[in-house]
Amino acid sequence: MPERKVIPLDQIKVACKNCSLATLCLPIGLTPEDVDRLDQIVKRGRPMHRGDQLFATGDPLHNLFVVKTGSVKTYCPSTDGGEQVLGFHLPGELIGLEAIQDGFHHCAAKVLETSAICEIPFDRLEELGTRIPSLQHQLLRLLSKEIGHDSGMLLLLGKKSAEERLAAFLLSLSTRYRQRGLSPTDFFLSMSRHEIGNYLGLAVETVSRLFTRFQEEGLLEVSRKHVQLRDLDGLHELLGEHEPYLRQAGIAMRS
Amino acid sequence: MPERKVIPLDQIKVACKNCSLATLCLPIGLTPEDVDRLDQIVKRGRPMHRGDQLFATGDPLHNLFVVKTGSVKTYCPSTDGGEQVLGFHLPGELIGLEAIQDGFHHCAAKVLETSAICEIPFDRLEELGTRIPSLQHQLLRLLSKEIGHDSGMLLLLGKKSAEERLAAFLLSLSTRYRQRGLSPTDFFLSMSRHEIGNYLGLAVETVSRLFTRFQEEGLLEVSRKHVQLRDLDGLHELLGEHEPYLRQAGIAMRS
DNA sequence: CGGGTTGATTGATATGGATCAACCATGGGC
DNA sequence: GCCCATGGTTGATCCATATCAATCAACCCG
Repeated sequence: MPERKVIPLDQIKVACKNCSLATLCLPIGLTPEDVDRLDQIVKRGRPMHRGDQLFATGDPLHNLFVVKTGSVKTYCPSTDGGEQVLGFHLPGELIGLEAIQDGFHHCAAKVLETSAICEIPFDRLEELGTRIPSLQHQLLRLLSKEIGHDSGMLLLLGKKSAEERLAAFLLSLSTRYRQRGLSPTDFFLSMSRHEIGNYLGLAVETVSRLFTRFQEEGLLEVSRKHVQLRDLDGLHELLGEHEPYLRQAGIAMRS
Repeated sequence: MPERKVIPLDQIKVACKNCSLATLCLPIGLTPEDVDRLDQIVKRGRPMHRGDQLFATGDPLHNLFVVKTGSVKTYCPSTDGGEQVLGFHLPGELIGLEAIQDGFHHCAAKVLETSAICEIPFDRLEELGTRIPSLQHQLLRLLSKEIGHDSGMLLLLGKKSAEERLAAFLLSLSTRYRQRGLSPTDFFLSMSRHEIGNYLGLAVETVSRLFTRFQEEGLLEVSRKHVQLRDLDGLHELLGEHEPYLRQAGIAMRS
């Protein structure tokens, strides 16, 4: 059983050019000089704790955020006090893109566990983009990826059963952990059952029952937040055997 | 009862600078000179008919598409022959943005009725964007808007009842028709009940029953494809009284 | 015009997952 | 180390919506 990660302080302030996330984040495809220029506008590694808010609905867009360590959820609060969880974000993922359309955030973002977050002033990023075409291109790609991901979620919520949704969710986490050099089969969930259910359009109780059922079927072992996937192929088969779109959209393999 | 629109031929080939959609489409915020430059790369007004495909899943990204007249649906085909409808696109809306992430289309697009479609070679658009910052900005905004719209759909599919979904759908059409100078209360649906149900994650029969129920309640009158909304406020109330996110995300008011 | 195909409506029944209700485990605070 | 708060699990019941089945209306084509 892996220890829960303790964030080494000396990794928090690392520059983009030395950051292990460079291949997942904005710097992809940039020359070292361009990464240096990006580095100068990035505000790095503010450490935050469970429940801290990155931004709220209606806030003006100042910064985009990148998870450096830890995890973040985005959600849209509803008038009745409820909310819809829109996504869970792992290291290297860019948050706040929905605000570009009109300069205001349309959802909120909260830190799920102790996390380090980079902030990028959007106006400076955009201005830098006009001078570095490959940065602009990368930004467009990241927005587009988000659209593809959302489309996969629409398919999931529109057409898939509870069991398919949970399987897709777990496989998505698995793939994203693998990409980050972490175990794709053994990890801790930083979000509650309630948040998982909310994200997947299911009741908490359904999520809980599915976890126990998956365990009985030998697909995984679960103990509170600790999950060990025992049969990745079996989980994949639950998704209607190679649903091509979910793969491409990155639900099962957020690429 | 309005006549079904017949497309006047002389409007098909109109340049961006004279196009009635300029305020909804890419040219927003561009100087007249920049619109001229954009004009030079746009391939205009290819007329297409119901069922014609703009692109299929897996096609390489060559062009982005803009609906000039008519309407288009995007959807992702599923292995089992089924599909998930991702969106219905009215004049001025840009299609194909999900393909920017890796240069391949992850969904397919089909024309719903006789339509005129503009095509924009993406590589030339992007290259033009590096020289016209306001064009680049507008492109980012359009991508971001798509993300916001998708988030609204996730809320709709994740949390809302069948009746709320259909009301939101109708109000979204209403608002978008209004923005285009058409009647927000009297229009033809270019998509079938089956496609509406698919889009909203509902069975055809449920959609049909809801239409009749809404009619009985005096919210609208419907006869096949022809819809007349009689009580916009009543429909809005169905959406849990001013759900702020749905409004901002543009489900009920795609802005 | 008439037969056949497709899409829409309506009714009867089935069911997946929500909801309601206990109960249990964990962990944090005093 | 105990107590309470919170989150998770499990069971019983209910309901919204799917599914199955039949009929109906429109439209196309010969």
